[in-house]
Amino acid sequence: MARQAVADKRQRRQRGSISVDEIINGAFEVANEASVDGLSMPLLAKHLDVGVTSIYWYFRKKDDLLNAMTDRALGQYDFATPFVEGQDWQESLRNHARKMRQTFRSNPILCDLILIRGTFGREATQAAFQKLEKAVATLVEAGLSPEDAFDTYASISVHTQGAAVLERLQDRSGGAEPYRRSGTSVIDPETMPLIADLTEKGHRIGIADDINFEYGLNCILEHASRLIAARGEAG
Amino acid sequence: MARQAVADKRQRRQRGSISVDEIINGAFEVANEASVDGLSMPLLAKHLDVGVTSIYWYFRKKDDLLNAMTDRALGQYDFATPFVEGQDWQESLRNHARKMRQTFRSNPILCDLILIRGTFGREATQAAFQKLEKAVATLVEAGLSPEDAFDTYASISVHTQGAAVLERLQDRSGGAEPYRRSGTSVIDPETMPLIADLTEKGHRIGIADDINFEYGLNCILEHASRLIAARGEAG
DNA sequence: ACCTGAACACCGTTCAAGT
DNA sequence: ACCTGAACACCGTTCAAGT
Repeated sequence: MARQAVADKRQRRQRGSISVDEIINGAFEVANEASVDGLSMPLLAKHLDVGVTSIYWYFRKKDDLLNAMTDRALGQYDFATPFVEGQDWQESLRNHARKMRQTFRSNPILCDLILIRGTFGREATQAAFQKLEKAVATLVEAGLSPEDAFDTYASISVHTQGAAVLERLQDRSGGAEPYRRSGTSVIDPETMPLIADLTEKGHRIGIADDINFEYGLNCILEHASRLIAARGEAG
Repeated sequence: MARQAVADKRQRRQRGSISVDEIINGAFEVANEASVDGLSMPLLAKHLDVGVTSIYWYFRKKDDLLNAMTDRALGQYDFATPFVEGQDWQESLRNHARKMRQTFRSNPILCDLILIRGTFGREATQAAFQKLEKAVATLVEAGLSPEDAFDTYASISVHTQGAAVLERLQDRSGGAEPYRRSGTSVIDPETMPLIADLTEKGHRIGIADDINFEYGLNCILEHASRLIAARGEAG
């Protein structure tokens, strides 16, 4: 009697029927459905209709696969966020920062791979340097010293990344579990008159949101424009 | 013949010999050695000299245990970072922000539990509200409107948290693997004259460090002081 | 009421094969 | 050269006990 139980076993794949690109593509597909954390080798293998161990011929460790994904993600990110010069340096920088944030927001996987998993150890992309050079040039032309220009761009960059990361982490855990303390949260108007009023108006504490992002961005840009003004007076 | 193989088996613990506090203490000890990610139930059980499943009597899920740890971490954090009023509101806020950052830096577990794992879903602590109230009061007294005072403090809070998280994520992956591209990192002085010069002087791009933290903090405080000045003129 | 091992379904990774 | 299942050591969690 033939065993039907074996019927659903996958057929053996041909030699060369798996490619690095195919694996990475599949990995992004799985990550899109299950998030980067949910991406596992068995899950990916099932998605690709491949033996789990076959993946290990192309990527010796899962970490190698994630590195390859991160490289591709960085490419996407760089492509999506060029630095566009304009007549108004403030608006150029502002739009640039907004675009960066928006890219991370609309694509959490980029955020997880690039920011949270951390490209920090490795060198910055060539594309990142080009953006930096362009932005610094714009600021220098506007009247900043190269050093101040660099610090300004670095500050915008970190501000944007920080906002993106915090927001992503909020989403991650916020979606999972509301978890409210019973009553403890109530603000006593007697002892805390100021914030009792403000929180009723909808203000939120310690939350990275649009308002907060724009506010910080404004502060940085304003600081830069003051530096320019001060230089103009001195020169 | 008695079996010696069984000799190293743990003795059964007495009833009531395990307590919630003991478990949480042990969990922090393990986390201190192996990081929060490295904290596993079997590892914790071994550390406590307890059967793995015993822990599940006190915490139905690992997540519950992590929540308990986070609560304690929040207590520590709140205790370590009170808002101290002073005659100079700028220095008060600056010191407050520095203290918050320093607390996270010197205690990565706090960072992992509070910021990265995310207390975001739940309500803010009572202590957090008290700090907020005090800070807002200080700023209002300095001449800000309650709304501006709130935005300023929120901005400082998010700036500090963002800096702490990014720095922590840097450390996490940076320590694991240096990973440098061969040559690709070199900046061509021909096409990128500005940053070629600056990076040689030790500037670093996209890195959350002391300089960047202080710079952003300055921008926020400067913005606040301008708001105060503008109000003073108008009033 | 509290503590426990066996057992299950998952995971990353290695090894010794198969073709 | 490429694909594979069996196997190992880990993990979180459940269950049916033991005391």
